[in-house]
Amino acid sequence: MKDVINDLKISCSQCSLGDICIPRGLSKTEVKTLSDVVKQKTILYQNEYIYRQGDKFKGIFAIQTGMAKLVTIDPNGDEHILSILLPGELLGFDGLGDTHSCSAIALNTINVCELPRNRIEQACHKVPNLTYELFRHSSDILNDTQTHLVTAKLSGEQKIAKFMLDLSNRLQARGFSKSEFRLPLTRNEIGNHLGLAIETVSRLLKQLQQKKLLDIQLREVTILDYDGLMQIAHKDSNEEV
Amino acid sequence: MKDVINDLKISCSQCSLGDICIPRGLSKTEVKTLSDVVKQKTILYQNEYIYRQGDKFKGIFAIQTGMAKLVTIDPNGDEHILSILLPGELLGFDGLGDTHSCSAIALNTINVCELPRNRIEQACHKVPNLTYELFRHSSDILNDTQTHLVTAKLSGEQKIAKFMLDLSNRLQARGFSKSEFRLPLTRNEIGNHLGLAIETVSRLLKQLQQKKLLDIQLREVTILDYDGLMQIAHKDSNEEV
DNA sequence: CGTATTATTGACTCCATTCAAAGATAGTGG
DNA sequence: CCACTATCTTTGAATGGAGTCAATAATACG
Repeated sequence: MKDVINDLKISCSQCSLGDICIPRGLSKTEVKTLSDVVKQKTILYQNEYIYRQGDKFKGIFAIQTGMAKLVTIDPNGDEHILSILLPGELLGFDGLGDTHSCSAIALNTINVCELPRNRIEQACHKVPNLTYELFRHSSDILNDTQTHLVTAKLSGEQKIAKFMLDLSNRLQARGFSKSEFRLPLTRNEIGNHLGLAIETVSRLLKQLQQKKLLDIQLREVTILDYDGLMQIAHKDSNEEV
Repeated sequence: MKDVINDLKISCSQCSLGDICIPRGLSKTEVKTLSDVVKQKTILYQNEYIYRQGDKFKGIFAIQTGMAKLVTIDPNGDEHILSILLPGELLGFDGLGDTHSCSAIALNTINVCELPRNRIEQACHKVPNLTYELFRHSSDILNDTQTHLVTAKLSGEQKIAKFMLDLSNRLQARGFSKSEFRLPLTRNEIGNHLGLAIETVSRLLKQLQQKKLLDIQLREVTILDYDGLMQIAHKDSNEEV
């Protein structure tokens, strides 16, 4: 039975996330070489850790199915959700310094692929372009984090609108519906991620719903008006309507 | 004359920032090899650009003397100061994806060293550890950005206190006084960086001054009470005094 | 010396938080 | 299958921190 499961595992070559995930930018031959080094598909259930803050660098991971969150605990002991990870997205770069500066936690049942620490050098040697691609991914993550930093200055309504549009876009890029999806987070987690109180999140969602920009029943989101949401997300506070 | 100036340029081997800058983690031999590849000391004056948002990736730079800021312009056309760079700090990783996602601008007269794009591969080949060290630097920068994200949720007073302590610590690590330094930013820039209105910055600085935690005359800062500042920076808003 | 930039201060407003309570949902065991 | 509980969400009212507007003051610069 175990063999059957192993056989069912999808190698990088067969994976549909090729143009997003680690294989991005690599030739077919290179991806095949990569497949032998990448540890395929570890299954993890909700609230299980991919790695923990303080762990020695474990390696670079990729979400294959499901979603995860990156969480850091500050010196006060407060948790902060730094990012949400969708299929094809890489994580682990926070640990390259030596130890992981945040924890990666499954938001639902997920499959993760792993490029373990002790095989990275070997992999980069066998696939020279991989080094460059890893730098690119690392740079992309840095840029996303900087974008989040800019978002942190916006009004609550803008934060929520941007968050929803961002999720929608990223889901679409992965072949999911861009207009209907299930939020992987509680109101509390959304608030934590965006720097808002849970009550504010609830009120703002209601407000967007009343404006007919989106519909949300518990965690089921339907985007109704992209232009409307983008207008809110990008409206300059100094600019009159 | 030009030769004299060239001779005065400090190679990585001689530079005092060795344990902070690119040479960090490399052996003496490796640093020597590196010196031949790194372009030494370009001088730039206040408000001059090291690279611009939108530029094709130019390379990895290091501040040798002076300070710089990383600035991005959002879709609304608003500027955001993402970080302040001190001597020995690296920049340019935001461009590894392909084009630079932000601009790097001199805050005063600076000297920058450059590892140009087209020499990085060669350098990493000659000095294999360099690849790993660049990943580490990239990871450090990511972690700093994530820390800034956490800071963005704090109160104004906490932001200012953290900002001052952070500057103080980083200056000390580079051999400068940790208690007295000249702010490289206007109140406006501080506010922009921390997500506060200029008036709020002014008021909060006055407040910290009245509490005798620091003294500030225009741009000249004297830290008076580290413990006091740390207490403010780390005080949990849910925790009673 | 005069102008432009930068910084301070006060008064007022408003967005988001906090506190408090009730309502809805999902999961558990009898 | 229903009752029970824990968790999550919504809603209201009151408060407060930071923003905005407006004016003055201080500093730097040519």
